[in-house]
Amino acid sequence: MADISIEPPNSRLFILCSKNLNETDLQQAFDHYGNVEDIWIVKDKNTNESKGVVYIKYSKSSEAALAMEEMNGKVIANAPKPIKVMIAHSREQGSKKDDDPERLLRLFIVVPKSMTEEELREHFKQFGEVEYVSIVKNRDTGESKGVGYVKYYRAYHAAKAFEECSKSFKAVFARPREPKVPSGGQYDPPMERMGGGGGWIGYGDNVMPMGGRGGSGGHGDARLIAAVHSSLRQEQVYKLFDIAPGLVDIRPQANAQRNYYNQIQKVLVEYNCPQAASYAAEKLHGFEYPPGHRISIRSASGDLPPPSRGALLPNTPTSRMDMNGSGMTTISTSELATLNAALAKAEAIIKNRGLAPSGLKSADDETFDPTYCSVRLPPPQQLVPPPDGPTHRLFIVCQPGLPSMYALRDIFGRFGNLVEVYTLHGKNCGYVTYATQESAEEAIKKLHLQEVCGMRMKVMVAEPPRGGPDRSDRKRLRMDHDSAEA
DNA sequence: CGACGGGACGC
DNA sequence: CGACGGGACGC
Repeated sequence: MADISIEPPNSRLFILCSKNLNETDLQQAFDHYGNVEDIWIVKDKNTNESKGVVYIKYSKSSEAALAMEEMNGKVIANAPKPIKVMIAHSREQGSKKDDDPERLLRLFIVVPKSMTEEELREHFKQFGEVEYVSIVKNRDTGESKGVGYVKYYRAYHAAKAFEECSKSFKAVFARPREPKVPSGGQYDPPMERMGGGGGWIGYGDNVMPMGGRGGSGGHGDARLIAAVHSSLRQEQVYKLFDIAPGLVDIRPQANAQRNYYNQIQKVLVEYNCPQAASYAAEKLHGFEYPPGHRISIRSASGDLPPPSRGALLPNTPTSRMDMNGSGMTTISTSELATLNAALAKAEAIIKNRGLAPSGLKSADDETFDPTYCSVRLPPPQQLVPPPDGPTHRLFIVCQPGLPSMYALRDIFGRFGNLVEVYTLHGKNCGYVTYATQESAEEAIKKLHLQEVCGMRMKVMVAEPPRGGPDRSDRKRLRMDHDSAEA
C-alpha cells in the first residue's frame, strides 16, 4: 500500500465555498498565510463546474492552521456565502462527521524521565498558551514512562510547537484518544512477593497482635496510605513496611510522582491481612524517618482514624526507631541498621535546602553539608529541555549504592544545563546528560570521587553508546519498509 | 573495577 | 452545506 498521507501532517486545507470562486480568488485570499503549493478546485467530471469544494496545500502545518483560523467564515470575492475552512483529513480517512478538534491541538512527545510537567510546560509555552501538559506514568511505580502530551488552545500554536520544539521531543500530533473499552476486572490480583523474606527478624509469628486492636471493628482493610519523605527510594520504603509480615505490594499513589518541589510522597501499602496492616501502622505512624520527618499513615479506606500511637507519643524517644535494640521496640535488625545509615543522610537535604514545611523554595544558598555531599555545592537549578545540538554525557558509579533519584537530580542539576539523569536498573551506575560541556566538566571536577548521601561516587565522561556512535546521521526519511503484512 | 532506557492517555 | 485531480521516467 502506498502511503497517501499528507506531509507534513495538517498542512492541507479543506474548503467549502461558493461554486463561483475561481483559482485566482482563492490564491489572493490564501497566498499570504504561507507558501501555497497547490490549489485544487474539485469539479464535476461531466459539467466541469466547481462542486464548491477546494483543497489548498501549504508547505507547513502552521501555515495551514493560521489560514484556517483567519479565513474560516470569511466572505471572499463578493461570493454569496462565507467560506468554511478546515484542515483536511487524509485521503483514506475522508469525510468525518464528528470531527475531533483535538487532533489539531494535542502533541505527543518523548520526554526525559527526570523532567517534570512544570518544566515541560515552561518549555512549550513559548509557542503559545498551553492548555495542559501531562506525562504518562507507570500506574504501579508512578515513574514517568518517558512520554507525554501537550495541548494548546489554538491549532496554530500546536503547529508551531510541532515544527519548532526541540527535535529530541519527537513531537507528533497525538492520535485521538481511543474510545473507552470496558474491561473485565477491577484491578489485577496482587502478585505474591517473591524472594521470600529473609527480611524481618526479631519476632516470631506469635508476636503479631492478632485479634488485638487491629481487629477492632473487624472491618478489615489490609491497605494503608502512607506519606513519607520524598528522599526515600522505593526499596527503602519497602524495607520500612516490611517490619510486618504479609507485605504484598507498595506503590505510589496516582499523581504522587515525587519531584523537586514535592517533599512528600504518598504510597499505597498492601498487606495480606488487616492485622498486618494495623500492626505496621502502629509501629510506623508518627515515627520520624528520616529524622525530623514523621511518617504519617492512615487506612486506605479512609474511614479509619489513624492508629493512635504516634499521636500519643509524638517526638518522644519511644517513637523513634531504636537501632541498638536496647529499647522496647522490636525494630532492630542489621538490615534496618544499613537502612538507617542511608536514610540519616537525607536529613541533610532537609536542613540545607530549607525544605521545612513552609519554606519549600528558600534554598538559594550554597550547600555544604558533608552528610549530603562532601563538597560545597552551588544552589539548585531547574532542568533544561533537550537541545537540538550535541549533548554531553557523563557516566557515574556509586558504592555501595546509588543515592535516590531525588538527590542525584538535585546535585547534578546544580551545575546548570542538566538535561537528564537516568540510572541502570539493578546496577550502581547511570548516565547524566548536560546541554553544555562547561556544566559537564564542572560536575566532574566538583563531584568525582566525592561522597553523596554516604555513597562514594565516580563521575566521568561517558563512552558513546554502543551500536554506532552517531545514529543521528542516518536517514530520517521514512522508507516504506512496511511491506510485511500480518 | 562499572556501560546503555523508553513510545499513547483510568474522561 | 461537506471529501479527492493531474502529471507521467533522468543523471
